[in-house]
Amino acid sequence: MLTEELPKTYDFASVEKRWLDQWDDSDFYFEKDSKKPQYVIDTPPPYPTGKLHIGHALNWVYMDIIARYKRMMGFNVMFPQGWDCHGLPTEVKVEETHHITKNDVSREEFRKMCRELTIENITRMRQSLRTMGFSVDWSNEYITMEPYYYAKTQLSFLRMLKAGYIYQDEHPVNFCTRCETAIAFAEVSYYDGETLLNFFDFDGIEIATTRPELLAACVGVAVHPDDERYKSIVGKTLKVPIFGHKVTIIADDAVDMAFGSGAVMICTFGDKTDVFWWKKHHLPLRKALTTKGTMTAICGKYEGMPSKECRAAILADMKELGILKDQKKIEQRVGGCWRCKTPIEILSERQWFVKVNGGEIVKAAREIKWYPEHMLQRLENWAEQMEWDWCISRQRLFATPIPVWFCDKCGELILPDEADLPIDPTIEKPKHACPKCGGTEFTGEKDVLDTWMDSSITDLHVTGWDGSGRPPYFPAQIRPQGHDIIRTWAFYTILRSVALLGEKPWDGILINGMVLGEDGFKMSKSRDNVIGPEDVMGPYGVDALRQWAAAGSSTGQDILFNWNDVVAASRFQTKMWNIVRFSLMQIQKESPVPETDAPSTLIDRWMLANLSKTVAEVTESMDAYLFDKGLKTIREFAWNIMADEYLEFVKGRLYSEDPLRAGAIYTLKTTLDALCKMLSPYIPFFAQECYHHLSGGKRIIDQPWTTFSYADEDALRDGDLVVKIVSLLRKYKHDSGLALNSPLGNVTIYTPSHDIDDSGDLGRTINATVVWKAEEPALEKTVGDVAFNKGVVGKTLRNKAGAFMAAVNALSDADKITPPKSILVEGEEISVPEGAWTTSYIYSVFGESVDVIMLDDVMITVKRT
RNA sequence: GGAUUCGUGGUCUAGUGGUAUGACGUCGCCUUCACACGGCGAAGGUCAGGAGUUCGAAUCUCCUCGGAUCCA
Repeated sequence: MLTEELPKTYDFASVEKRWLDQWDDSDFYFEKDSKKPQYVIDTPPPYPTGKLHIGHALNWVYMDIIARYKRMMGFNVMFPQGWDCHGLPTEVKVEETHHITKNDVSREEFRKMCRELTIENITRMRQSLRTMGFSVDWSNEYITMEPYYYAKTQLSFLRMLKAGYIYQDEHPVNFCTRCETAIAFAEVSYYDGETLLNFFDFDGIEIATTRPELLAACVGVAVHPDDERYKSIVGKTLKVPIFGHKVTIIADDAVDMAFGSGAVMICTFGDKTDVFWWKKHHLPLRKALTTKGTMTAICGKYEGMPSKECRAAILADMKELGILKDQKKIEQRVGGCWRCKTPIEILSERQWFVKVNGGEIVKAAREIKWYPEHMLQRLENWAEQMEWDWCISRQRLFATPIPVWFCDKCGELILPDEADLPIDPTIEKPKHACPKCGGTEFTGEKDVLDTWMDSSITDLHVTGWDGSGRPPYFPAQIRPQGHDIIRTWAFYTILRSVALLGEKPWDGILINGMVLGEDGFKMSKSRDNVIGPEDVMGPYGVDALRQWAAAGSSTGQDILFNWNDVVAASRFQTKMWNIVRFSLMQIQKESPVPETDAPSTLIDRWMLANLSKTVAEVTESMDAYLFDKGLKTIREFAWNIMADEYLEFVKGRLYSEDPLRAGAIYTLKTTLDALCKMLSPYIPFFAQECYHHLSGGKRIIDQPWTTFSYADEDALRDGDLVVKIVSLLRKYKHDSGLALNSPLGNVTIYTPSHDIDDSGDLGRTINATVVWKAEEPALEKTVGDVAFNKGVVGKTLRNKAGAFMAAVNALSDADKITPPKSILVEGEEISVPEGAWTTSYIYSVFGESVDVIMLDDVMITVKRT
């Protein structure tokens, strides 16, 4: 115990800074050869944008609460920090800041620029995580763009390739024919344009199209199944004008009957819908465009023409044939290359795929414990409706290279030795000649891997996977993540863990909700509803932000950002601070602090029994990751039970020289000790500050979780009664226009069922002379209402419950007081279940000038002076 | 269009079969002795709407309406 008095107000800024400086990274290291049980967290590696948003804060608060709690519970905790580096936004940012396009510099140069930007961003975000005091294990930090990590990505690729999980195939991609590169959806920018909708005769059916140049690529005609105009011809074959190949009419309810003629031609590929129909109806592939945007050989006489020229030529030919019926100007949104505005084409290109075996993934997912449970359903639904495999190749630069070559002579796929990883096949060459044809010239794969290929092995990385069998710490204990990426990150991680190790990746998965703005919508710049962690931490501190995250909503629910909750959190800290301050002042007067574990006064016993219940409930909540429930239980206990009730009860004793003062001191000290420990995972700075003063300078992070346990049913029951009586007397004073602390005169409390001794606490609290009498008051007593215990009555009597209750109400007063063994209900003799009802009494007073307050069978009389 | 989820006093929120939780706000009273970022008291909800199951539904089932998120 430190003897200086606590400052009057809690200054979060100085406290948070002080303890941050005194915690060392090594305090949170995972111990490699520890005998403690392990608790490994498969942390989400954020994308290094340079800035932490409030969703990160929520996610990390959950993890930090778990990490701190598990350490106190004696686990060897690994709370690593990863960074998921590869991705398009970094490439775009580099192009912007250096005023280049990625083709202006060499592949190596460009990758280097991306690395540099990423390192800068990581440095900034790392600092934010440190400021927020997360107990991250920095000795287990990982960065996916570093060779030690992406070597593992490449190794996992090779292993899955060899195991038959990975294959190459053609697949439609967005393509810029000017830049001659595939681009991602994120790289497509949309703008409004105007184009001609051409109506022409397609073997007797009128078709409207904006892309007549793709006629050679036509693979079908689609109509709506409910369209009366076409119902009869679904399934028939049509001959494509000019080109002459045959296509089938299919029905699909995605067709817009009101657009054009209601019949649409499907080409490979005019737009995204074409790709959708092509896949859904298993249509053939006809490529009409080359990667340079000119027509292919299937276009016959149009071969070699740029598409624009071809469009004009085909329209002219249609006119000549007399099949072009009409042309209408329409507005459309055109997708273009974000860089050069060239309209994007959808081309089918060779891609790499991972086979998706939904059943295998669902089986593993079901062996994982999901918090909350219903989130498993999202993964199940996704896996079951999975129609195609996972495309893992990207035509970009800043990503993990696909580690293969092709033999120039025979086309054989050449793999590197695992020992040589990581490699960049565009720079390095195979060590051996082609095993098939002996060729010595090779071309490296230019495609790189989808970033999910990096991040779907975070679990393998942190558990120590290096390809040589089962990793030492596998499986991890928990995967914390948002529900928005169940279909990606969780799904892919399970897929990869099953493919590479044949087992589930983690024991449990904890899903957090999305943070929404105060208006209930997802935070976005355009809605102007964005709140950053720093906006909260500045005025209210880290601990208040943490309380908001922990208690803003129940685990897994989306959480609205809400200033009210932050303010409430901050007020709780103020209240808690004053509780500690007051208690310490009292404890300091008592020297030495009594060493007893047998409190004697009723209210002390009541307090400790409540503390014991609180500890049990909070521990249970922590184990089930119900952070909101745990924190609310603590707050409720500290504010209501401890401050409003217990402290008010013992103030009188504390200010006196009463020898029973020692019991209150012991109770206060015990309670504060447990409260600090329970609060420390939630608000570590605040808890540390309090514990520092309480313990004489110890660190809360070195303490085990509280195991305080004290059962005392009698004290709980009688203490609750005393609390209720105080409440009634306060109301009585209020209703009588008396101040709360004004003297009340003589109060007599009749408790017929048993004797209560409150050691004078009640009298001191309400400023009255209190006499307890374990007897019936000498007043007239009549039977009042019957209160049924519906849980008992309903369960036992089922559909006779209603009639039973009516029969009981009709009983004589004597029977209501002492229930008979059985009663007659609708002509049937029914035995009365134990505890079916309780009877209340009405007392009437004659002659005496006292006020009477009733509480069940307890009567309080007040004789004012 | 599909999937998931939610709809609880003015606002936000807990509650998954037994008389509706808490916070903020509102109204009234109360300041020597931890805290006015406080205490005490009060008002305010037919738990979106409808139907069903049940002795009993905010809670389970179905439908309708509305919002959100993810996917197409």
